[in-house]
Amino acid sequence: MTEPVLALMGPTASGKSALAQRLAERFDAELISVDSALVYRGLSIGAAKPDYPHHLVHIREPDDPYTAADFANDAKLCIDEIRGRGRRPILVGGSMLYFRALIQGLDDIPAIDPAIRADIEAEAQRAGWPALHQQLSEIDPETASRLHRNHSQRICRALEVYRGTGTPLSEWQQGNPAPVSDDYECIALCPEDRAVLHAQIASRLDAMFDEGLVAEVTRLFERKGLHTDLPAIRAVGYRQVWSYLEGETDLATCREKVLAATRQLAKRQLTWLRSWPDLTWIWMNQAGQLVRGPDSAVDAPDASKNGVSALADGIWFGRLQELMRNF
RNA sequence: GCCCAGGUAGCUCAGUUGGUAGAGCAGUGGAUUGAAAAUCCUCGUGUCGGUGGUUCGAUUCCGCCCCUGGGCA
Repeated sequence: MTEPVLALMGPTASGKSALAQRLAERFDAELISVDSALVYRGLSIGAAKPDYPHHLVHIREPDDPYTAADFANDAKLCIDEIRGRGRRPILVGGSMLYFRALIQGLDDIPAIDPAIRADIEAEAQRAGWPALHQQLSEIDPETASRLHRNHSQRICRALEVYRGTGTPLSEWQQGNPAPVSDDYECIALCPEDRAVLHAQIASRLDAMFDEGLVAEVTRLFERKGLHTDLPAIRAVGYRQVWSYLEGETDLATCREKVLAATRQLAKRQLTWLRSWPDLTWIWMNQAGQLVRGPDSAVDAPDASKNGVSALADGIWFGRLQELMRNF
């Protein structure tokens, strides 16, 4: 029987990376990034690339889209390889669909010819998404009833699966998702107070601009073949700075847009986490103390350090070791 | 000091020919099966700058005061 894989989750800027590094050092583990932006080469500053080595970072060119299914496959291979070396895998990141694809599995739907999606998008351009939603309700009423008439991407996906395979999406989804071969111990890290998270997001964004975020995006902007329909260029920070480089906003406005987009990302990540099954929360309260779950306080952190360092260095370890008794 | 234009939601502004007001953005909650840092849905009471007056009733009209721009001195 193998020990569970530790999955460290949390919204952006919650301090996951600092904790992950300490865990890796302390438990002789290797880290696997669960991050839909860090997979792309050229996305470093704006994607908060950690200094410590992670698997599945910078594995694709930005014009070569990566998917949740790619991630699930790659992550499984990584986990096996790491174990083959006699070490422990730890997953760290905030791309919650990637976690879901790996942990809960995906139905075994074949790859769809990208030309089909292009056709559907052209149709939507002419007729509007509500018309395509109507079309979907004729071939797959079950999926259509779950989707709002404006939900472009998911209407598109449902239609392309039907056109590409001849079978409605809802029927594919009645199959058994790919069997899950590992146990996972899921832990979420987050400041208890939203305002604290927002402050962490803001100060990290300042650091990103200081470190040269605009120059980094400029390098992508000047490359041939990249455009705003690519997932890499749609990532938070990259999309807004790209728009600035096109002359659509001034730098101050751009910065505010990145800030807002980052907060919105964190909010969506928290929505996933609130309903995540079997999740252990580790919160930092306003006094900088660590709290497991809603109430139970853990030991006070080292007062000479800020929350993240304290979390990585002392107390948090005691708690995590307990959580990871199986390690 | 004088003249003009403004002061309405956290921000930018609309509006009420007098019956106490609504958009965008921000924020919030939610959804989430190969784009997911994506995409989509929900939620809008705020001394309508202050104060006196006219009025059944003033955020709206009138007076005075304060503040912010701009102009003239």
